[in-house]
Amino acid sequence: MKRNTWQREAVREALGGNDGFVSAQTLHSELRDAGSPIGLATVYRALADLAVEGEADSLQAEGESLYRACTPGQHHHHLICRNCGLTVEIEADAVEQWAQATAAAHGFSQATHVVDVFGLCAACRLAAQGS
Amino acid sequence: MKRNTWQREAVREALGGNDGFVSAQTLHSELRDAGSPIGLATVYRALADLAVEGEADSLQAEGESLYRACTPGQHHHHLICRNCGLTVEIEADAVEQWAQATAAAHGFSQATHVVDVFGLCAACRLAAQGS
DNA sequence: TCTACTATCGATAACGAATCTCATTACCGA
DNA sequence: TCGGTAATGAGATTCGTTATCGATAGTAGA
Ligand SMILES: [Mn+2]
Ligand SMILES: [Mn+2]
Ligand SMILES: [Zn+2]
Ligand SMILES: [Zn+2]
Repeated sequence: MKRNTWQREAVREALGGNDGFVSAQTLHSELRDAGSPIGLATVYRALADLAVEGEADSLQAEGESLYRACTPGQHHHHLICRNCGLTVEIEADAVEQWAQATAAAHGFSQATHVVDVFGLCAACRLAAQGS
Repeated sequence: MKRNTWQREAVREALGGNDGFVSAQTLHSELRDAGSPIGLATVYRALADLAVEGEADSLQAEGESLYRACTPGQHHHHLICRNCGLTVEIEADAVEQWAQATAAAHGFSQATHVVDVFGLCAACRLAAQGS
């Protein structure tokens, strides 16, 4: 049976406290700095579980997995600032349909897709100009 | 200055000999098995160079970088069979424009995107059914 | 409430992809 | 041909992630 532990809840809350995507190691550091004695392996396990349960989204960036608490149940993608990590959830039925149609057109079934948009947010663009 | 070595050419050819995406380690094994004494670090460096020069495309899958010799100069995406690796190059101006427009609509500049479609190719679907 | 079972935890070892080091090699312009 | 130096490669190293396994604690049932 699935047990409820303060560790899982701590990870869930810490994840919700971040606006953008964060790594397991970063989250572990934050929790430790806040006084929690949680272990690193537990953070990795909790994040993997949250992702499976659909409570968190994940993406690969520069060789590491990043996680973010996202709108549950709702399939969506992300617009991410590559400088500060600011993340905007985006929906696009047109892209969803395009992906399915393209797969079907080539005889592929059980299609899934990875769609992420990276850029420099307005604040970071201004900051870069100013310097 | 950029020098031409048999190692770079060997990597380029080995990459072209594969239909789908392959990892640096796999490519290195293939080269070694074929009798080449090429070093692993050299394969990594050659693939990175090919990607920068636009002669190869890369994507992240299960924690490792995969490479594939692709149509040069032409920006495109991929439809990949998650079972056999069969890859189809796909173009979609609609998706390109959607990505740019979405980024701009949220004040993001210098937008880039990651778009990959995974599925089961017709051959693999039939093979799975038959068993 | 008290037990017993066992899911979960966590310190640490292990793993693996990728990069770095640096002595050696060999490409190529002069 | 020759010299400068880009490139190579064996091995060490980095670093994110997973596996190990004894200890801990959540929870169903008595
Ligand atoms: Mn989608
Ligand atoms: Mn594109
Ligand atoms: Zn930003
Ligand atoms: Zn296939």
